[in-house]
Amino acid sequence: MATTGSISKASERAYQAIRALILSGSVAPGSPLTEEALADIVGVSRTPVREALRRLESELYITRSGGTRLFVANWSHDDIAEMFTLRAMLEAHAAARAATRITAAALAELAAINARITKAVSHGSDSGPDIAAFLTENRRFHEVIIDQSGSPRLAAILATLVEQPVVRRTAARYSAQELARSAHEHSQLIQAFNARDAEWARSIMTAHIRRAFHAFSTAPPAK
Amino acid sequence: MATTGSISKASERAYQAIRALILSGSVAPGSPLTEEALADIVGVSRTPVREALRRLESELYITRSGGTRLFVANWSHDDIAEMFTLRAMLEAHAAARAATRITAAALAELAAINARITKAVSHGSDSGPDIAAFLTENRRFHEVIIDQSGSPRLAAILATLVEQPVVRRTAARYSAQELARSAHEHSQLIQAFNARDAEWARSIMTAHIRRAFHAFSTAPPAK
DNA sequence: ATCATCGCTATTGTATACAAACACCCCTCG
DNA sequence: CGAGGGGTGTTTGTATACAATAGCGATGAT
Repeated sequence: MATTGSISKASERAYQAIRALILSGSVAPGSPLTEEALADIVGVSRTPVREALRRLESELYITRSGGTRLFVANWSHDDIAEMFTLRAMLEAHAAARAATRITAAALAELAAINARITKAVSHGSDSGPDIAAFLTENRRFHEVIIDQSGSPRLAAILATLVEQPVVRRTAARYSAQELARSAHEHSQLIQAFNARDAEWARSIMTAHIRRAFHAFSTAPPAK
Repeated sequence: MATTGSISKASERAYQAIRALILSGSVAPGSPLTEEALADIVGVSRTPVREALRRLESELYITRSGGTRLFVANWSHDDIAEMFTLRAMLEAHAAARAATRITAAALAELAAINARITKAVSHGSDSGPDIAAFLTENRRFHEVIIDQSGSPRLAAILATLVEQPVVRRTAARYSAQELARSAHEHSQLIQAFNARDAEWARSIMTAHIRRAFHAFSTAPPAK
């Protein structure tokens, strides 16, 4: 899982660290950020911090006031709703593209992943669904589809739209039935891919993500 | 008082300059880029060049090979087709959102802009349509709509998708009739906004951009 | 008392120096 | 003759020093 290519690099560490600070709520929305303070926290110099900040700014995690001062962005419920809407639109498009391009190997991988998801969410003898496993495999499932869509641009846009903390909060709110339904929707996607039916795949993916949005909306605030 | 904008900033100049080099074809797709050479060309140090390159990389103008070396990305016709498809989807969404949010002032501005567009493309006594004016006003027209959609995230994504060189090439290929049809489509959009009809606006915008794509596709290669 | 103006300070923007990593090439050895 | 290994030079990554600038407060005038 080479999700983070260069984790040893200071600029990448800075990006991850600052992003984590914001998403965890450790720094309140609206509070000012200074490059030097962040550099101290992360333990690197201002140079990699600046690169991380530019990236976070382009992803709307932080905003500039007056052209210079940096502040933690304040994501409203409407902002998150818009992210879900865009994600639904774009990831459904990715699914439609993937339907006509997917390789046999990728199809097999999707099936294998979803088998693991099904296993993770079916309460066996133990204490209940394995949310951690669900999140890992679910993420991989969606990654494979985006990859198979063959559009690096789409992948780049979606990367800024799919926030794992949001996904986690959504999954944590899912009931066992809802988790199972997620797995079922995945299997329907696989059927659509098998049939090479782009519009079928698009519809399933749209529904899949919009349902996630509504589960998220009923979840309590993060903090 | 009057902010000079970020144009005077070295990092912004570097971004514009390098982007222009790539879009104009001055540096061939696939050719390697070194930070120092670019710094010399732009006339700034490597630091702002690096910031510009990070941004250009996130916008897929350049790619990294082996994690470090930089190359000019090679946009195929398929890549551009995909950009048009995504742009159509997202800008149509922007139009739909704008339909229910647009202010009276913005509506009036759209009407004024489109009046100027109509004037620019109607061949009066002079030598023909004023393409430069068309491009300026057309750009502004679309900017107002994206702005009125009230989604900074959508605006940020679209900014990376709407390439003025591509638009210019498209417009240069338009016949006088097609330019007039563009203005007519704009006026239909204004009608949809007046009616606060989101789906009408979405449809018009989709058609507007897809037609532009097909005009672009029949245009000769850039160089 | 309120407002404008001036100057200081905190913070960002840029350049440069240095360190590390990678690629390439040559040389040696099997 | 081919393959592997190290050396070398180029390129990127990071830190630090310095310059510029925006914000903020003090100070004084009206």
